[in-house]
Amino acid sequence: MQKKENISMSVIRRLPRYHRFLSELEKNGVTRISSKELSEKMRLTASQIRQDFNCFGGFGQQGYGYNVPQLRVEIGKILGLQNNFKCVLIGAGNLGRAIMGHMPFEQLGFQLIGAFDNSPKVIGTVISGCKISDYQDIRKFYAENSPIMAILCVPREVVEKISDELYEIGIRSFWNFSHYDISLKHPDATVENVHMNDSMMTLCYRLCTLE
Amino acid sequence: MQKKENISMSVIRRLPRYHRFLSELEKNGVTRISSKELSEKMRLTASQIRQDFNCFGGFGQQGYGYNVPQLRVEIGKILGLQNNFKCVLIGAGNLGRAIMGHMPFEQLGFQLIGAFDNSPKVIGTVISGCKISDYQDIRKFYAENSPIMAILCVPREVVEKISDELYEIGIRSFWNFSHYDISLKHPDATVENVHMNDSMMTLCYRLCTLE
DNA sequence: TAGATTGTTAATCGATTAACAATC
DNA sequence: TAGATTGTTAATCGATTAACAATC
Repeated sequence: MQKKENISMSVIRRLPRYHRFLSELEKNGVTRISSKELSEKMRLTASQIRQDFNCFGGFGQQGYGYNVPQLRVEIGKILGLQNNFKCVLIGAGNLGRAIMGHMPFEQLGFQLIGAFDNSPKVIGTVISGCKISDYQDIRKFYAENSPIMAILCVPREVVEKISDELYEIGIRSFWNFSHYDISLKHPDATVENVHMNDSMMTLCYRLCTLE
Repeated sequence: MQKKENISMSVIRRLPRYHRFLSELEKNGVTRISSKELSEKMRLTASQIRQDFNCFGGFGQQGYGYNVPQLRVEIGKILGLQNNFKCVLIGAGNLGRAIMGHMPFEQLGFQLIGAFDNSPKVIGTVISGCKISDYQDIRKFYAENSPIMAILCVPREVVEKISDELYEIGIRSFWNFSHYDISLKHPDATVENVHMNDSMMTLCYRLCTLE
């Protein structure tokens, strides 16, 4: 029943996947699961699952297993999904629009409060209920609304310039989709990269070694 | 100078990032770098960098360091970037179009040979030089062109059905952008997931723990 | 109670770091 | 040659797995 002080990043990185699997189970009406069953579904060891869940206090019951909805909520709490971090999206091209349309911000602890682009063609249009503003007005917007995170959906060529500007304005957290590391120039920023190119290289390696 | 037989996945997962940094250095005209310099840029230890590079044979020179273009090429070879794996893209919505337009397939060891959708509005249109075909014709296309990988840019609601169909046709590798694990039903498939929701949860956790 | 399954400690395994001899 | 930096072995650290007592 004792909670660990510092949960290691190895464990944290597994939590979203647990959350996803538990949501799936809950949707299918499963209310109870043992570490053994879950380990088979997720291809982990039952030992690891018990170790992981025990990092944040025991939620199981000997002889019974874990309560699915309760466990899902607890993992959500650890991840901070009850938060409502204000964020803005920069770049309303295809990628930006895909994210605006399909990302369930509220379920993930965020709230999208603005989207920006520099093309007169898209400024003023509304995408998935969110109006696209002129990127030139970002400074004023920040002053009035203080978003804490920026989702960068801009091309590699401009991401350096834009992240510098946003950093200068005061934003310290980025969700970055470009093939560039913002932390290179801003080591203290909290950056979560979705490096699709890197992901595709890894896939290429795996296909090669399928012999 | 001896090559390791089995390179561990911990090392492999770092290779794309090395490749990216070396490409950047090369673009800036840097031809030579020591493990120490690179370690400072990448925030790794020099020891780890030397260990990693030595997995696939020594490419450095004592007292000098590493040759940047040569090292980049060697890492590319390990990753198999000289390949030309044929792939198809399913779902020409915003996400699919972003990938068609910006992913440098050839540099990453792939070749996009077809894109498919089921909406009459997009079938027949050309996006970034690639014609969108009717998803109903995928079976015929596979028989004629045998792509080995499918990029799935379809919503969560249909990804299960579509991946089942593609698996049944003969495709065994997937680059998956939906919030679902194809390996659940097809354990032998090679699946590389880009779980954006998971990534955003991790970001949320990190923002929470910034105290 | 007996069976099942957790929580937790101990053992193992693998990955990272440190150290230094080899050598350019 | 002297200085620098690799390649490689040994030491450390952390994460995973195994085992089992606690207990529902």
